[in-house]
Amino acid sequence: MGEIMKAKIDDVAKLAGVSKTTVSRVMNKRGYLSEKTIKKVHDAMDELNYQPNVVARQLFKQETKLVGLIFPTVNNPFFGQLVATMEKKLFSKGFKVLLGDSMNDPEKEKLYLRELMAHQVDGLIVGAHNQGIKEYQNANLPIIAIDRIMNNDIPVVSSDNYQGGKMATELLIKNGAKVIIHTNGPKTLQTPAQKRRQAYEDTMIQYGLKPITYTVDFNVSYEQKAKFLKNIFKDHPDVDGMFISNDVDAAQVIDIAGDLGYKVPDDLKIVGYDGAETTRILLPNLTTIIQPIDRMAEIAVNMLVARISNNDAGENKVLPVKVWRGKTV
Amino acid sequence: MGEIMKAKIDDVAKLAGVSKTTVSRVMNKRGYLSEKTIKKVHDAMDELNYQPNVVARQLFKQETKLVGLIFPTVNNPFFGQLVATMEKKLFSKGFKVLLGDSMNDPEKEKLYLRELMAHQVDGLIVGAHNQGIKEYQNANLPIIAIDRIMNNDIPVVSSDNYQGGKMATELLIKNGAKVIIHTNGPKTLQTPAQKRRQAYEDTMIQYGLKPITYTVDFNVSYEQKAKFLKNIFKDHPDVDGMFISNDVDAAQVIDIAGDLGYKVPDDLKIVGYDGAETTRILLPNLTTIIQPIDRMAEIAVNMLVARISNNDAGENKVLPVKVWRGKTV
DNA sequence: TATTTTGTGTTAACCGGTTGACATTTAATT
DNA sequence: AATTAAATGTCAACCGGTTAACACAAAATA
Repeated sequence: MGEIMKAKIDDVAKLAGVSKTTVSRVMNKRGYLSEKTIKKVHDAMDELNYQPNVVARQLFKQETKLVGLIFPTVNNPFFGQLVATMEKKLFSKGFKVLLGDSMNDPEKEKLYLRELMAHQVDGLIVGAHNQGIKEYQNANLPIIAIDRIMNNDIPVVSSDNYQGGKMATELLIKNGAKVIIHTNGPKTLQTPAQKRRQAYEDTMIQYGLKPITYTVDFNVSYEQKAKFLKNIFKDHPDVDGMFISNDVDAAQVIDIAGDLGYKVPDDLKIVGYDGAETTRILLPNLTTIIQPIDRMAEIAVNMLVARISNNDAGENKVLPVKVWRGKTV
Repeated sequence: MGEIMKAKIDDVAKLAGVSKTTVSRVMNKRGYLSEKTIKKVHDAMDELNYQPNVVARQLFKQETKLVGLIFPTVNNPFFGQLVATMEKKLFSKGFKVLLGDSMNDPEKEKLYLRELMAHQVDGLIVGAHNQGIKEYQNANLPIIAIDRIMNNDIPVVSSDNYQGGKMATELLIKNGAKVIIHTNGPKTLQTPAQKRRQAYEDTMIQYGLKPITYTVDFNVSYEQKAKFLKNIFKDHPDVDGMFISNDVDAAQVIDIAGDLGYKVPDDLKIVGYDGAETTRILLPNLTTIIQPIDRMAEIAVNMLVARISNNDAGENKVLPVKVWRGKTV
């Protein structure tokens, strides 16, 4: 019933009949070691079920092999896939993940940043949506941003949002839509996703159509969002095309449009954005712009790891997107 | 250009004109302290942008305020929501999350368990699907399982899978389905989800119908799964009801059934399982059994935190489910 | 005035590994 | 036989906080 004390390096040394230093040498593969000694030590470690206390090592080595991920929430197909892929890749490179879901709350994000730094993470990958957190500036820590502009020191990985916005808009126009509405996140968040808005507006004007953009808050309840989206139809009953800036919203729009009697795609054509795996399985009919989520994740991890090991800055990366031809256009 | 050294407790002490001990006392609110001293110390901390090195504290205190979450993957609406909710709750209780996506690979799960223990996590919440990892036994660590039977020492939080299975099956039967097929995960994984299969088979027999259960591997590609699911229709072209053990698979089945010419729900009625938020937004028409994911997450966290602070064992918890009346039945 | 409470300092041990310096023995090479 | 390389040990400092023990002064209370 008594607490089983975890074995320490001294216990291993004693059982193996060697010194603490030798055990450490075996673990870290340093200096001269005979096969015999290595075996003795490993046997002792097995027998004691020894796990070195990583915390002690972290303190001395001044590195934790931890990476913090700060994202709005993994409860979203896009971020879920992004985080899952990064986690997998980081694990294969020997890093563990400290997860921080900021829920788009700037205070929480700031707190996370501080606390993850206090936990001595070796690096950070950030994809939260908030702006103007000055702590990132003096964070003196390798950071990579995904789909988010932070400051000049921090490399950004994103997909080609302008191209994506253009493709979506042209798809609608070429299929005969005339009254095309676009939804996007708050303009104040100067994320690369805002380029979709720019592309939409440019393309509309280029084709002699009038751009109509609505700003949707990311962080509202399902019901509030439904109310907001319904109002779009009230304002523009003649709408025949919509470019919605993320697939989850697009799904909600399809649902609302159906309730209001629109036939998709006959009366109304809809294009979403993101194209996460799960979305494509759950809603294969949704025409959308696919971001290369896995590639973005891999590149962000590679850049971060490079930044951690050497000091090599790394450039911003913009990846191509493609169209998923569903049945909503 | 020179490396800015992070401030340490000694630097704060020097700047505030107090001793290291006093700074520590301020941080930990121990012993007698005057307002004046507290202010001096805080000012110094602010000026130096001081963040205590959590690793040093962890080593001494023998607690890390870290909790490990081992789940198949956050890239799935059910686990994504579960992890997001737990993370939020844990954060509010002062814990950070170390994320481990095991991808249903027993080796990876074992590795994670070992490494998270080496990282000195204060506790673990496990919802991976693999069985027979003996390391959990001698893990001498507070652990809570979600929807997964591990061993008698480890409390399990789950929803009422038997009730859910019964509700789903009866829903199909009462709406006139006769040839009802059920899919479930491998029988060898002795998870509580297996009770859905039991409930399905019991209910079918009770109504004088023949149960037909297919075992679907969780961990195969989209294409492999499609092939497998198509074969079900080949084996039973007269199928008019399906109880699919998770919503993502159900979505795929709907898609395939549509391609094969079945009209849902007229020719074929389908009930899914899980009812995660995202699924319900993306696919509101899917009739499904809703697990109280957020409650499960909260209860698991509460139980874990209780286990960490005192030694209070905690009972298994089974939560009620409910039906989401979509349009696929 | 005597006593207790409050506020702060100094010192050193401790958490559990890692590492450099140096010594010693054994094995391999010249 | 002499020299060099390989294998291991001992010792102590170090990472950056936390804390117990003890000392002492100032403020509050009896």
